[in-house]
Amino acid sequence: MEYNFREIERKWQQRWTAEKAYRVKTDPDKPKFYVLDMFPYPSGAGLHVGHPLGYIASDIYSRYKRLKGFNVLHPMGYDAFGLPAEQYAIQTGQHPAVTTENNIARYREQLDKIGFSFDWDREVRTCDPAYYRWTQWAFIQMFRHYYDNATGKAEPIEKLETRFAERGTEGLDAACTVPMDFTADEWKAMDGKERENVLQNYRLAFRADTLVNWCPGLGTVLANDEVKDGLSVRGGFPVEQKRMKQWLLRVTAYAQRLLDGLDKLQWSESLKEIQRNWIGRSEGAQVFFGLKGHAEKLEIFTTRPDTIFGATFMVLAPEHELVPQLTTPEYRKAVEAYLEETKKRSERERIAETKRVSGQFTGAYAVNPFNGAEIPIYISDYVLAGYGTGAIMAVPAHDSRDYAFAKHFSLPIIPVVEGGDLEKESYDAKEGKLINSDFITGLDVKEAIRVMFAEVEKQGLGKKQINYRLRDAIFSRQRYWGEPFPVYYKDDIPHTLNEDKLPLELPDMQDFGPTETGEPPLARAANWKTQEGYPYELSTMPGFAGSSAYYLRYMDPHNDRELVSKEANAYWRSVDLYVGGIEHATGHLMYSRFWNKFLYDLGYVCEDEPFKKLVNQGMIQGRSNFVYRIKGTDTFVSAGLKDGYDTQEIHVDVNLVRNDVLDLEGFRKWRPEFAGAEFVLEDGKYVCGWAVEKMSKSMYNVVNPDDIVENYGADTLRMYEMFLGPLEQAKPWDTNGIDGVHKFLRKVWRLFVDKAGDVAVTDEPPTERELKTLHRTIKKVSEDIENFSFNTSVSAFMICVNELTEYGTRKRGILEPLTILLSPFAPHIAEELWEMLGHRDTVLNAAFPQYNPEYLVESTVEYPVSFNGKMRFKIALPATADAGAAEAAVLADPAAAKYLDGKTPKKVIVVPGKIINIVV
RNA sequence: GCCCGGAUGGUGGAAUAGGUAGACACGCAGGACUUAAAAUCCUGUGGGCAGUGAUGUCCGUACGGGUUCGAUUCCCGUUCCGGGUACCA
Repeated sequence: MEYNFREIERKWQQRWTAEKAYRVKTDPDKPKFYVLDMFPYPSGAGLHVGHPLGYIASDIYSRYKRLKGFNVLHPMGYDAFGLPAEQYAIQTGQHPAVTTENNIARYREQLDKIGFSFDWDREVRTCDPAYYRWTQWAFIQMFRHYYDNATGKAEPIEKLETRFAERGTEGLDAACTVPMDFTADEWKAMDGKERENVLQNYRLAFRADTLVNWCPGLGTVLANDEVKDGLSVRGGFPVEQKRMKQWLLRVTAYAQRLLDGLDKLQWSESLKEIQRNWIGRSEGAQVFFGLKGHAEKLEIFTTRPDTIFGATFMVLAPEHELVPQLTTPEYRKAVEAYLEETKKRSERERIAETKRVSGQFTGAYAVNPFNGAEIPIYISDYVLAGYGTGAIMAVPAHDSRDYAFAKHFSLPIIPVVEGGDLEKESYDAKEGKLINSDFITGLDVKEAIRVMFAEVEKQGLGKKQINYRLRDAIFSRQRYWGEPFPVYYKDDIPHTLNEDKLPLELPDMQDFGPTETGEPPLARAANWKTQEGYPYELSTMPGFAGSSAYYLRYMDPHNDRELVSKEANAYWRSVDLYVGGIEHATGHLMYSRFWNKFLYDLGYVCEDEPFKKLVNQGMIQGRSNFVYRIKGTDTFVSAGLKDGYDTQEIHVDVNLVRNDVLDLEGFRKWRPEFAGAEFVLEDGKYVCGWAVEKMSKSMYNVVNPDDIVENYGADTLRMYEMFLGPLEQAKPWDTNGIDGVHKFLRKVWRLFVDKAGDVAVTDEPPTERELKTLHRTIKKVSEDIENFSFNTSVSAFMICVNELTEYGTRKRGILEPLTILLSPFAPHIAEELWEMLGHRDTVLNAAFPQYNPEYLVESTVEYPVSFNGKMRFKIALPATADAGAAEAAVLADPAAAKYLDGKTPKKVIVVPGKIINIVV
């Protein structure tokens, strides 16, 4: 009986499905553990071998935790709404509902072959009305709440209305779009529309007329994380800044909490750093500068108030509201020309030309509040309207951008901090002593900053202020394939639907493409209005809406009264382990945390952070293969000989190549143009060249997991993906070497089955040597799983099986625990072997074996080395031995005694289980 | 530009509270079995030099320094590679 992985895997997959072996229920008697994968976007291309990497790792961990006695929630679903699904649908001319359904079916088929322990009864799909009613519900809650900085949480909007009626905005500290100031009487005098406009300024889901990322290629606006280098992340279309009225989520209200929360999370430092940078907290001072000949003041933001004596000019963003007012008649023409020029430059050009210095003097002067100096006011597009106040004091001596500007316009450069060489460049470092700075001269920079913060407030020139780079999330998309907003308009005032009207279902439209007028596709939907005839919102929600709370829905997926019941949420709480790609750092992982914190404020969830521990699996890159055609011929030359010819490098399908050796017949059949190919071989083989590239169809380097499963089995695929290297590291997929893992599983099989094909397990008691091998493996494997070091645990298995094979071990006492140990990695073969051992229950019901430290004792001193009066011994110690016990063991060891030669050691340095230094 | 990682045989990678560098696997070479091939198994495999040989010896963890009895590991500097971010004041 050979290791027939096809039959074994089919058998157990069917049995797990039939028995619903991985179904999980809340169980107060067991500790819970929630393991989550980032659910996939069901694209048309299907899964390649890179996709399951994280799923395999989380599946191993889930199975391990189950064996350790935890009640493990390990669900899976589909992120099925959004741009890529819609783009794919438009390209193929099919309805997105149809393509999505097909793609999901294909994904499911592929996933099932790999033997995951998902509880499929909990599957969610973001495009399912029963699911997205809770996305709409959350939106309504955000619409009905505002963020009160005084209480530090979201509060009902009614509370704000009551406050306005009683006191107006007096004493209000709430997150808002623009600061407002009105009295109770003024509020009472407002009509419904005016009041709503005020409330929109505070609601957590709100409409605003702001600069947005408009992508003409996709016909929609995009959030900041969906744009990179001026291009859309999806599709790579140019994106421009445009003023439009859009729905937004007031994510910035939570900026500080999103930042603080990171400290509690077990995420990689690099991921936390990305989020910290994205939030971009900067502590500085708001300072008002006087304006020569004007009553108004000019408000600026600076993180370096200590350098205020070195400010030699001011710069305003071209869009700054004071520009028209400040510009003097003689400069009006030049200023208008500059404004015209900057308007024409696209966002992309502006980014590409960041080194180019441009700007225009306005003719106006500001007055430095500390020394009365009159300094010229410029406009320039290196100052952004959207950050701080859109105006800066320029200190060319200590800011590189100001420096470049000053050099270009020959403006004075006054050093106020010692250090650096101002002939060459500015001195930006926050260290050194202040000079030329009146009362702060001689202070250290850090001290000077502190003094100036205090001084600015004392003199009433401004106050300390914290700015964030984080922007509110643009939440509407002018597309079809997304959640409809539960919003209708009455006299142009937005109203949310009553919760009992949810879900508001997406109308089934055959013509779902972009409209010619630029309106969203829903504009074409018949009867897209309430029963009373009020029109619904035409935009739909963005891709991240559906993925922001899916982890909560898995806790209680069939509840039609709540997103998640209090009981289910109190039991499962939050995700203990989240595995997924780092590309979601500034998107999904930010929005989910925001969404969760909001629901936490409202008391719907009991944890304020959704994902306790997060592991980023590295991307699997493609490994392409090449053949070398001699130019102008049909002859292909092997890689080792190609230097002797003038050749052309051609990508060849990696599935025609094994261990870099080309399947010649397969190649001839691959494409008609190669049917007559001739080959120049080396050592009778055609060796291909290779390179690491992105995995893509055009490089012919896509490896489909189905093919691997077909040829080697799911267990081999699972173990090989883990063996490939550290989980978090990016690495190329390389099928070379998969034989080694497959060979390992066959060796495991042969421990149970003899040459004649019979199960040959004995009940003989194991020897000490066999037990040592087993317990060492148990220790190594369990520690490695806890540390996510799956590649080294696979190695540990290989060493173990090599040793057992050498001993000829077929003993139940060894093989039984080994089977359990192996089951998280290779569950199918483990189940089969478990059954062979005579167990009728599944290996799942077993307990993970514990190692016994007694069997980890090494037998003798391995080697003594003597130098300079010190000796080193590797000695035999239980892993649990403390320093005292280890020292005693050394002194008692006859070999050590021999080398000590009767002398008393001065000092014994002991590392239990490891190395001992003896200083004689 | 700034921030964060990383660099170990022909290849993927082990080993870092400093202590036998190269586990495990691939590949390669040789051998066994076989009419043959595949599969399987065994042996060898960082490099140089010396030796018939067991073996000995020197050099080796990107490069240059430093600390230490001892450095892949710690410190300083340099080069290259990967990722994030970018007129954010």
